[in-house]
Amino acid sequence: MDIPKRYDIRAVEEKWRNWWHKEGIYSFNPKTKKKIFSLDTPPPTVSGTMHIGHAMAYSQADFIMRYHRMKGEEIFYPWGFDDNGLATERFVEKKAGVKAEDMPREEFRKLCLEQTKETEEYMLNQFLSLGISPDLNLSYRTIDKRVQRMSQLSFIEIYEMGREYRKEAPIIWCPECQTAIAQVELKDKQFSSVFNDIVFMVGSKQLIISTTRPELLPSCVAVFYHPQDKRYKNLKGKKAKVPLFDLEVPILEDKRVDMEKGTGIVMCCTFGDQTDVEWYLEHNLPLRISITKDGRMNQLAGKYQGMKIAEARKAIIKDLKASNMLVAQKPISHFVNVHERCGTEIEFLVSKQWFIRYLDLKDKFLELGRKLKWYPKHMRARYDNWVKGLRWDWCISRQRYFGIPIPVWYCAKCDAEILADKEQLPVDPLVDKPPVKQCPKCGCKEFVPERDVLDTWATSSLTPFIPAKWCEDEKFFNKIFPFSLRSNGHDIITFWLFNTIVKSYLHEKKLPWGHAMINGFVLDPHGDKMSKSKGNVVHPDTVLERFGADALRFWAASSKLGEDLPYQEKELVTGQKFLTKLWNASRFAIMHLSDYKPSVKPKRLDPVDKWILSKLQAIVKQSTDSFEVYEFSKTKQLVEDFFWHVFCDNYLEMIKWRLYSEEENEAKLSAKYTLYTVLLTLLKLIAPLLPHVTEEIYHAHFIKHEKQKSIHLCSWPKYSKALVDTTIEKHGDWVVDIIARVRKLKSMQGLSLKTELALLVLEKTKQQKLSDFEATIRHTTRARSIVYGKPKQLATERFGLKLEAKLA
RNA sequence: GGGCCCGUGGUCUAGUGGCUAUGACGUUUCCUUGACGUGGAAAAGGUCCCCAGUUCAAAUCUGGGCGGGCCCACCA
Repeated sequence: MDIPKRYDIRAVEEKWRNWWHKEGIYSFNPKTKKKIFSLDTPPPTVSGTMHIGHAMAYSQADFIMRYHRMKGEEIFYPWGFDDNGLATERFVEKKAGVKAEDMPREEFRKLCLEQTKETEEYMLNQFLSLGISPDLNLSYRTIDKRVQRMSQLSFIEIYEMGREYRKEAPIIWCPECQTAIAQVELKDKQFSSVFNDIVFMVGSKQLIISTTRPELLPSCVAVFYHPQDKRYKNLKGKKAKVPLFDLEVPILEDKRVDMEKGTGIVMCCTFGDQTDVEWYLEHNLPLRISITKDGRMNQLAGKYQGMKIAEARKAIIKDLKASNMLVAQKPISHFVNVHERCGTEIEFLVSKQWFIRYLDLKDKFLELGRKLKWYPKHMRARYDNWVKGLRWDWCISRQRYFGIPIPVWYCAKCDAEILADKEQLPVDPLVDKPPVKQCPKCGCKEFVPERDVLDTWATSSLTPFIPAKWCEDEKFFNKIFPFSLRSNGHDIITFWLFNTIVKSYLHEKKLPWGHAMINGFVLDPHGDKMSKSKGNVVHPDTVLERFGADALRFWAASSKLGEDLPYQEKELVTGQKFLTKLWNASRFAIMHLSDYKPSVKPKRLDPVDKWILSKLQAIVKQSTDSFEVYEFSKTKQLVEDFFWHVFCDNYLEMIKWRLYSEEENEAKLSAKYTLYTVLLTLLKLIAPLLPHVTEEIYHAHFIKHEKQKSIHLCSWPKYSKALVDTTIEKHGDWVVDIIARVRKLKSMQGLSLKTELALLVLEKTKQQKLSDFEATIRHTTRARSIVYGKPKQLATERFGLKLEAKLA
């Protein structure tokens, strides 16, 4: 076959991507008897586009899957999208220019379904353009009817276990998104603010209290000082009068008070922060909520009612000043909890929410964390750290629109919870009827449907259940579950990975996977985090356009698993150069192999061929071992180095004289046999990382002689101890050294490498060991003759070899 | 404040006790060699963050410090 001189990256990559899916190269065979290797990857959130972090993480997981496919295992590699929840709503609102609360619920849900479908098609193409190898027949969306059913079923089962409860409880509330959010959805943001020293009256005495949130004065329920604070000891049991509002609150002790901060005395409001929540619960304080769900002041705030929080703060400060109750203001800069999706400062409210009770299972979760094999190992510490720090049960209800409905109705009279029948799922309580005609508790015939939807994590924590057909096909489920591997970023260990373990434990009493591989972040070239505000975001589409998928994967393979990877364009350039080199070396080989049949084996191998075959074994062994522990970067480095420096720079040069010889003799056959074997082995070793170029080369020649229709279905190279010969390796290395030093000599003199040598003098003592290599040395260095004696020039370097070269 | 990770030529990186510290990119010089000029050959370039200790021997182990990252806690 004619092989084109240039490798057309974009055309070739697209061709194979389509072919692989059309030919079912990635198809899972449910009837398989082979060992199944399965992967649970994060279904990307439908938020518009793939980002560079995705590109790295999904490539890295794909390396592993392709390796296992070549190992001969049956690959179960599903693909999913997470397309419900807040992130999706935000995306749709922005894209369509609407606000969910301004339109009928059904209409908004319909819009979301349409928009996500469209965006998913676009995003799927982006992901596939990385050359990843999922079986698209195993695709799912978290808003699918069958996933809704599964998620609701999970809800009902956990309810039946007695682990779900609905409770009026302080919850973390985002006034912008108007929903309860979880602890994990918070992040820190630095704000400049003001410490206001406000006067509270205790009898006729003034008590100065510092606060950044004077608008919460109407919510003040107590004042605290530290039990060891002598300044305030005398106030114990007394009452303080809150300025502007006609309130008297108790003065209490608590060791959580920081004596150094402000005046060492703090007001407790329901609720300003998490400590307030804890004090409210522990000291049995009254509840005085003055902020509404949309972030405005309510009737408790009196004349400030209706104002937004920021407005109320200003107005109250103004009034405090006017009445001389504000004695000082100090500007400060502090960190505040904000909702990670919108950056809005969160509030604490009390509202009825559904929870999964799991704080009692912390020890069990820690035990499961120890059972899971983590790659890299130290990532478990993050999980442990998180589990140990858990303080709230899992709030799974969200006051949103586009999500999976909570399958519950409430008795209009006694508020009894009526759960949907399992047979009736999926269900939407707003549309569907409850499974009973009257309340089993009070007989009332009216029901109120639950309006809330499930937290998206309550569903995406089921990702190993979804493609494994949990509660749909028991036989299939038992075949697939638990999965072999979960891959995800270190940033989501604490929720996605953790929540999945929670659900898996609750339903199945075991770990959802055997191994977890944890990938790092993509950073900008200086090692800083990428962010829109810094303007240092790199888009994978542009990278793919310019360098192609294999080059991008080459870059993604250069980071050790779990390590952050700076985006360096030069690494993409290096990748492209590697592809070109691979292409050209293969072209050269194929040119010489066109009439060669691998079934014809030479009777005797040339020592140079033995040398490279022996060295290749170490590469095979180490590459295999590295892939087994998810260290694809090691494999990449080994193969890259061997291919370039051992195979191209030296081996090909050393066998040219045999390949070009007119005579079809044993020596030439030995070269061809070895060239075929070594190149095919290297192609296979690098195929998981560079699937396109290796497939193209495989089809250009090797497919004629190999059985498989794709290189990705070929068997992974096996280490052969019989081929290892350390003596030959040592002698071959001498030869390489001799050639290198002759090259250096010529280079230093500014001569072409094809300049002939009149005479090459090698050490007499090495004569016997080098005799088999003599023809190779002579041809490769272009020496007219070799003699053995006592060389005077080019003294000993690395291998204790001495030589002398005389130019012609 | 707690936990974990990291600190190697200009840049990125390999290297968990032992030969002259690996490779890539960049820089300089030379070579149009029959796979490849998107190439080849060669050269220059390193206090292995700092200090102390263990050891015959430390980039590597221990302690302390400095700097960076991520997660958690705090955030009146």
